[in-house]
This record gives sequence, structure tokens and C-alpha cells, in this order.
Amino acid sequence: MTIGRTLESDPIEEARRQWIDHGWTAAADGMAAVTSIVRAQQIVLQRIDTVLRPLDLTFARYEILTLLSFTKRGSLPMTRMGALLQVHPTSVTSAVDRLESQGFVERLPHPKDRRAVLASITEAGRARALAATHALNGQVFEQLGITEHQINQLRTVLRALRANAGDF
Amino acid sequence: MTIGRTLESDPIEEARRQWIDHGWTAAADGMAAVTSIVRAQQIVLQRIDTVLRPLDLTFARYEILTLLSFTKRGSLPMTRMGALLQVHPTSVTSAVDRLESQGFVERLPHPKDRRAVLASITEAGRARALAATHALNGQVFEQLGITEHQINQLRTVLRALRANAGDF
DNA sequence: CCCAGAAACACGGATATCCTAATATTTGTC
DNA sequence: GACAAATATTAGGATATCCGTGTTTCTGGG
Repeated sequence: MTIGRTLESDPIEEARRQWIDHGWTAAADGMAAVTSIVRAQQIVLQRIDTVLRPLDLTFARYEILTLLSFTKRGSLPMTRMGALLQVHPTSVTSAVDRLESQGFVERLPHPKDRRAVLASITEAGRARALAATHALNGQVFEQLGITEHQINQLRTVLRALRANAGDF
Repeated sequence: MTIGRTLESDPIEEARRQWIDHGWTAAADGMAAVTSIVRAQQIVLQRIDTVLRPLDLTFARYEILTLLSFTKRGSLPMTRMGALLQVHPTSVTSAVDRLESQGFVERLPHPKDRRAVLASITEAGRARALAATHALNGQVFEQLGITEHQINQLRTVLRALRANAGDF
């Protein structure tokens, strides 16, 4: 599962030093922060996929199932899910295709708008989503390896970044 | 470029509230932090791709070019690059395939180990990498929309996370 | 010293995912 | 009622990962 052997030093810190040595000092910290985000996402997504693979789910499909399970009727229009989860409409289509073939979701016609399609979670979908959440909680979300204080720093800073990007 | 319309509230904060309401309090902050990392990566990678597209580069290929430009001889064994950039060997192969077809990199035989292949950056590759770095510095790395203090918090916390994952 | 087995290296094929562009249908608006 | 916008889908390109293969190098027992 691990990609390479252990490295002698932090490659991101080394890149940051290179930036400074080349005179790009104003961008050095930002470059290091961005690269850290990309790498951290690889790490957590790899852990998530490892936990989710035995359950035949990916993170994208897990997010859809969990979102649907939180709604009152267990269903949402496709476009609405794309907006809430910040993914492209085509990604929603392909993910729902797979979830439907797995029996976790079914497509229903929208009662008011004949253009729209409702994705509705099934009982099997609810059960699988719950099992996945319990596995992720215990094996990923409660095991990040950083302090509670650091977790909250992360949430706060990234919320500022997301807000600046127009996320909400 | 933006995916959906502006949302009324922070969807991650809403998910965190759902976690607490369901009694998964111990995992709520970790879930929010992980989801924030995933979303933040989407945001920064989208900005990076927008800047790099006119230069016919992706972030993965840009990283390879920049890494090579930082070495003394401008060349590295394929496996070594995979280890430094934390990507799979097959990803290195396909990225170098494309860079070679673009004329930014050439494959050379390793002088000592006939199994290995050296990827060597060309002059065109150096020029393109430099142009890309200047564009990314000005349009992404210096424009994150968060304070310098927050940038450094991010670096520190994510370094702890990466160290815990065995990155270095 | 020698040689058989293990490990490392790069690549090709198959699969899954995401994004872009284009399309058909339906709804809303002036 | 004509025209613009929204909705979901399909098709195509690019990327990343998993698995297996052929070649080369390393290692350890004889």
C-alpha cells in the first residue's frame, strides 16, 4: 500500500527551500501549503479507499449515500446533489449509475419537473452507508494522528480558504 | 468554472452537525477536517489546472519538470522520481511518456544499471517549467486568500499529519 | 567462486474516475 | 409563441491505479 520507501527528509520543506534559493520568497510558503494540501488529500483518501473497498464503495459514492440518508424523504434531484457535494453533473450521473447497479439507489421521476430525476436511497443503501460510516469513524476520522487542537486549526483555516473560494 | 451556485451555509459544518446529532461526536471533528482537506484540494487543484492548461501541463507533469530542473544534471531515475513525488511507478511512466512526446523530457539509459531509465529535462522543458512556476507563483501560491499566519498553521499541522503517515 | 532464487525496474493492458464538450428534452421568460 | 435557460445524459480524452510480464541486478548457500 505504501508507495515508496521512507525518505530522509521532508520533500515539501526541501521544495520550499528551493523556492527561497531561487528568489521566489513571496510564494514559498504558499507553495508549501498548497503542496501539503495535495499530499494530505492523497494520504487521507488512500486510507478512506482502503476502508471502503471491502464495502464496494468509493468516497464519492459514499458521500452521495450519506447525503441521501440525511434527507427527510431519502431522495434528492441529481443537480441538487452535485451542488451540495461540489461535483460535476457528469460525476453525479456516473456515480448514481454505479449505485443504482449495486441496488443502493434508484432513479425516480421528479413529481413536478419532468426534466429532473430524483435519486432515492434504498434500504440496502441505508444499511451499507451506516456500515461505511462506522468503519470510517473508527479507522480514519478518529485516527488522524494529530491533536484535537490541530484538527480544529485545520478546520478553521480551511474554512477560510473555502469561503474565499466562494464555497458558501 | 464554478460548479454550482452559491450555497446558503457551509455544507461541511452541516455534516459535522449531523454527525453530532447521530451520536458520532468523537469522530465529528475528524470527519470535518478530512472533508475540508478533500475539498480544499479540489479548489487549489482546479486553480492550478486553470493556470497550467494554456501551458499544456498538468500538475503531475509540472512537478516532474520542476523536480528535474532542481537536480544537478537535470536527470533522475524513474523510480527515484516516483519515490520523491509519492506517486506510483506507472504514473511516472505515463507522465514521462507525455512529457517526452511534448519534447520536454528525454529518456536516457542509466549508465550503471541497465534495468533503470533516466528521465532528462530538455531546454524546452526548462523554459516551460520556469514559465509555469512564474504563473503559479503569481496566480495561485501568492493568492490563497488566507493570512500568512494561517498559511504557516496549515504547513505545520499538515506536516504533522504527513509525518504520522510515514511520509518522511 | 558460482548459480539459483528473490528483488528491483520499467512497461503494457484493463479498469475506474473525472473533466470537457455536445445533445435532447423540458421549463421559464419576455 | 419565440427564445433562452436548466436538467440529465452520452461520448471522448486524460489520468491514476491494479495486475501481470520481461528483463536485469542482487544475494546467499553450496
